[in-house]
Amino acid sequence: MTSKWRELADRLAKQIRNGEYQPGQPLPHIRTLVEAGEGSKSTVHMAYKALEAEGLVTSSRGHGTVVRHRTPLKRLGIARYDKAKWRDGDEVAFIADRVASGRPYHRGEQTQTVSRVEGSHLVTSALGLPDGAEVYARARLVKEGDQPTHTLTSYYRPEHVEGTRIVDPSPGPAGRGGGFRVLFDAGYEIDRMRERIFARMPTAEEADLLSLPAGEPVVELHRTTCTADGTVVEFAVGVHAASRFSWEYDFQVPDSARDGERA
Amino acid sequence: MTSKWRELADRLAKQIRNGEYQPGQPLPHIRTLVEAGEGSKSTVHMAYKALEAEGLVTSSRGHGTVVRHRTPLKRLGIARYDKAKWRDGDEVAFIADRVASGRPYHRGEQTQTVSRVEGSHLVTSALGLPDGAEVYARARLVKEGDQPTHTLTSYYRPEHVEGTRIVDPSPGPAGRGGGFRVLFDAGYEIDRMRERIFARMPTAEEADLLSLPAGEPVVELHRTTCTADGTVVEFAVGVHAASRFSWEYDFQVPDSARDGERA
DNA sequence: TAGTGGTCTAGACCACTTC
DNA sequence: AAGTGGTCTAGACCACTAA
Repeated sequence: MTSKWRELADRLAKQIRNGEYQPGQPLPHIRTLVEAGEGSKSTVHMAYKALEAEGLVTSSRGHGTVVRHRTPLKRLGIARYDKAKWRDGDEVAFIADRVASGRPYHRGEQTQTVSRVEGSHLVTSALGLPDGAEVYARARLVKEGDQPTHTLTSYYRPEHVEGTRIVDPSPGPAGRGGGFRVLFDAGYEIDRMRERIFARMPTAEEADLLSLPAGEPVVELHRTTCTADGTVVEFAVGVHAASRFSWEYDFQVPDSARDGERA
Repeated sequence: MTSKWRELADRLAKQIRNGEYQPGQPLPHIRTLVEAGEGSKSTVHMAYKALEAEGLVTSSRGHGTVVRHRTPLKRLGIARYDKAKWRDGDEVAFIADRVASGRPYHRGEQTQTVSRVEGSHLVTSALGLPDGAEVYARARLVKEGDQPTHTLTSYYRPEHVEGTRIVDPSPGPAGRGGGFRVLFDAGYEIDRMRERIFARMPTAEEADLLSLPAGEPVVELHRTTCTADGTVVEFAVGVHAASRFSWEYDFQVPDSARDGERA
């Protein structure tokens, strides 16, 4: 026997997926369904909480419960790191990205704070430093319009960035060309990257910071960037609202019998 | 003013993150906290549901509520597709993966059903077929021990696989060497792949099939595989329990000014 | 002010597990 | 049988939004 609220939730979920309730459209009010005999207020409420946790609707006091819009996922490919963008032009990677997707750029869509902190184990080991070493942390909160979409925090070895614009970033987001340009000007041209990604539920703080609706996971991205000689010059951690992004990677099928020991 | 159950949940979450409640250890019983004055049974229950939705604990009737184990994420890199594994040896990709990570392989850890179906738009467009065309679908449910970890469904153009072992798979998972080997033997050597990944909450059916605890997201993987001449020979969709996997990609920073038009 | 969802209570009862 | 979490009710009250 499946519970009363689960049955109601499944029925409504089916109707949402069918298109009987369109995105943006309100679901029946809780009290309406109570009068319709779907159960007590708490029971119907439980069904609505479940739909919220499944990412199908959002409820808000005073308003009601509406079907969530499914914004198309923004595709993130490695082309967003194109050297031509930040080396030859003035663009910052994320702005170039914005331009490419036809969305407007507004000042204030990215906040940034730079600080010198003791690195966590994750950070120091990625940068090849001993535990407890100090690093520079450049933390950004990126928004689209007034909706936050993700955080991105870059960590640098102090000797790589001391005296550069990264440490004292007056003119906007890390200045002309962004962080990779600054490293480039300091003699560190980035050459290879490794991205590691996984998903989880947000902490309560992250849900607050990114104003995530209940039932929205986050994708955590760990990016390690190094120069041609293998020096790691940046390690970055991103926390992305899962409903906004997808990641795309193209690669050759490896063949260790032919490539030798490359993997 | 933050609600009573939220305060309780936050307090418990903090204690879990602190390590005051270790993985596998039980939280206080609901009725205990009721007697301790944390509120009514429903109130405490709400706090526990929240912790469950945040992926921190699992509750079960008859037992109690215990802190979830955080199994280390299995790292999936492109080396798992190494041609040497399936072309020269007898291994199936996922088994080789298992061996590499030191986990035992048992028969029955993968179920498989093959059928000829009308492809969804996603599938047909990936395979370069007209809408509504028929394709072969090879659906696997992969387990580790008795816990399902992910589903993976491969779609093929009928003319590529008709008459091969894929269509009539008697000896285990697609036979010696797996699907790529069968394609190889049929004259289609895979050469390039594109993977696209994103996260979302599972549907109720997926949560059931993968026996996901409440508050566990899934990662959906779309894999397009083609031969050297660009023919798409496989399109696969995977649904992975998010707490079990991470994906890793290495790549060269692109430079359109030097590479010409490659992205 | 009227209407929305959200919180909270007290208590009955159910489903499941362990002993 | 005893103890666990889960469901459900009826109703009071709160927080927020809109007209």
